[in-house]
Amino acid sequence: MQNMRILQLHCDYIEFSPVKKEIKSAEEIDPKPQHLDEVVVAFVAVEDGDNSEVAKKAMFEISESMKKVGCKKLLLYPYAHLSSKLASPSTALSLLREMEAKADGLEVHRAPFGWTKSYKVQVKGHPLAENSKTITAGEEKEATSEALKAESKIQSFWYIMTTDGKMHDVGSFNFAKHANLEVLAKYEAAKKRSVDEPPPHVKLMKKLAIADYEPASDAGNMRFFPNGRLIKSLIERYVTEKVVDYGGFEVETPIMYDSHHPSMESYFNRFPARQYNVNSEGKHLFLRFAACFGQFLMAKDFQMSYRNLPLRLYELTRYSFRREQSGELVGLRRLRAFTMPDCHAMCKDMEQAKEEFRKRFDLSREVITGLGLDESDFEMAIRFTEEFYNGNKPLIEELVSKIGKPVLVEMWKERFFYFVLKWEFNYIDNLGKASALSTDQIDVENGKRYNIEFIDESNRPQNPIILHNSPSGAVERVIYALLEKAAKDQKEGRKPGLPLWLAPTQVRVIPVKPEFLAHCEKIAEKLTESDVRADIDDKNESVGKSIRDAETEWIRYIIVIGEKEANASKISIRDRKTGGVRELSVDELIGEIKTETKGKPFIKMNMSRYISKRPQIMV
RNA sequence: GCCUCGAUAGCUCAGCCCGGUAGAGCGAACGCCUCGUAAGCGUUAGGUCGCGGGAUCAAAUCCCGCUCGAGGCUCCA
Repeated sequence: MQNMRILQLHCDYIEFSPVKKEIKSAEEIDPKPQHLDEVVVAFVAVEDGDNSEVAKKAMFEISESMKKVGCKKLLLYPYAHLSSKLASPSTALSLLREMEAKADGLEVHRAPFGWTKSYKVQVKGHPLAENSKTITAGEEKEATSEALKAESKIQSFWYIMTTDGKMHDVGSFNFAKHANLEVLAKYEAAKKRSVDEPPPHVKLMKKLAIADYEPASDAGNMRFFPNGRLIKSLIERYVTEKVVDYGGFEVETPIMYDSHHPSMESYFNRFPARQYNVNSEGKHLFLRFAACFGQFLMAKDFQMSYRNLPLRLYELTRYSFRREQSGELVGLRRLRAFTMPDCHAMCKDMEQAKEEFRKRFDLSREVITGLGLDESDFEMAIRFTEEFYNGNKPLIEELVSKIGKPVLVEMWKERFFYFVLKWEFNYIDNLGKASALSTDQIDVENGKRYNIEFIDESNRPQNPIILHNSPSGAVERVIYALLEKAAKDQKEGRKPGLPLWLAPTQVRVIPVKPEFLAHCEKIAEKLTESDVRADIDDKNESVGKSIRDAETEWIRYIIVIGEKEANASKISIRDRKTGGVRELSVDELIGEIKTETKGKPFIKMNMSRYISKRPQIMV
């Protein structure tokens, strides 16, 4: 293993003067003192075995971090003391010279090699001023560095597209009526992402006994309590029903794959990912981060004609895994194990792909609003290559016009990723963080990579164009968005809540005294028979306390049963939405609930009907 | 990977600066009250103060190391 070591300091100034030659092969220079202001100093130790690849990568990393601190002046300072297994002086000097030559766009200085030098620095006091790097070559990192090099070539141009199809410069666009879009634009284009408090949904997910961290697992692998499991099941079922209505065929594929399978190898070389690795019986397996792998490998083995296309394969992956960096994992926003509905459509040509793309755009909008998020809750971003845009303006303009508000545009000069067009809906949370929910892509590369073939009209084998759509985004992230939305309501003085069809308890029945429990039981049973989730507070606390408990659990309907109700057909129903009490019959209440949850799946209550029987999960 | 913060009862936290008997609220168990739309009352149980070391007569408290967690940065095909 070879590791070039670099200590990088952003300095107000540095002064150094060569004192005497330390080694015979020291550079011949004029040993006069030098002074540089506003400079990044990189102390570099070249280790035995470092090569040009390492030098190139080191220079790339240095210039990336210099961009961040906004400094263009660099001093490369040979500094042996960072390593105990130094390269030979001749190698070290030649690599340093290579680094000097590779520093495009930077003003580079280099302290002389092989001299004892005295120096004086004043280091700046900001968080990114000091930083150390170890640059590693070696096989596994090779792929990463290839991809990184390629990625550094991508040039993005950011615009705002208005509903009339006009492109506006991000910098001069008037965001006055589009505050969230401005947040997204800053987030994406300017990479401004600093906040200083935890997002509010973290407390809510615990308080409502939905989910919590599991310390015994890896970070980002959550436990879901009965309430959370119920909510997830409902969302999963809803999304699946919608995709099946659209024409998707549900399949199931393995969660782990051989990294050395040729298709995987080629994919990883281009798109290095952070994945979990599992070694078993000499096989190097990785856990899937999307359903692509399984579905592509499956489609490859289908015998297909153009008459079978578009072919829509759908899987609800529980789970997909991505080994996100630990610091990035927060609550339900980003996880390492997540549930992802993933629907691919194999299309015979670009015309068919575009037609299909439109359908899925409508499907995604329907799903996301059906889940309880309004179009005002998210902002759309659309990304494409310049070439695709020039050839397909009407399609892009149609999507933007459908969404009815301005959209963030990222345009690439040339295609780097496997797709030519991609859009996503981004939820903007209370701290101004953007997270992608629904997304769709037009993939022009993986059909070939995975040898997926169909026979066209002229009896020739072709690779399909593949669309990658998640109509809702990760299910956990949908819950995150719903909770953040509720937190926002709370912050702005409205009562927070979940959509009625997702509420773990839809109706709570409270007896005034224990002697009315039997009557409560009758009502709860009737509600249950009509597919309404109802439970009974049999704890024999004061009515006030029981109502308070129900309110803090965000239960929409509260029925109090006393003397009056026991002898009448109408019952007192407290509706959390209004805070008022109404007199309704049980049938009328059922009717109201059915109307509000129309078109949504139903699952029976996932806890004991009697709350005295329930373990206390979260206080 | 980097930075910061944290770890005390089932949960949320106080105590730590300035060393000297382990605290509160919520929750739980038990009992009383039998109650009409956001907290009725009482009693009891419950703690290797994350782990290891150091200095001290004495450590939850001071010092060092470690582990785990959280938040942020970076990154996020």
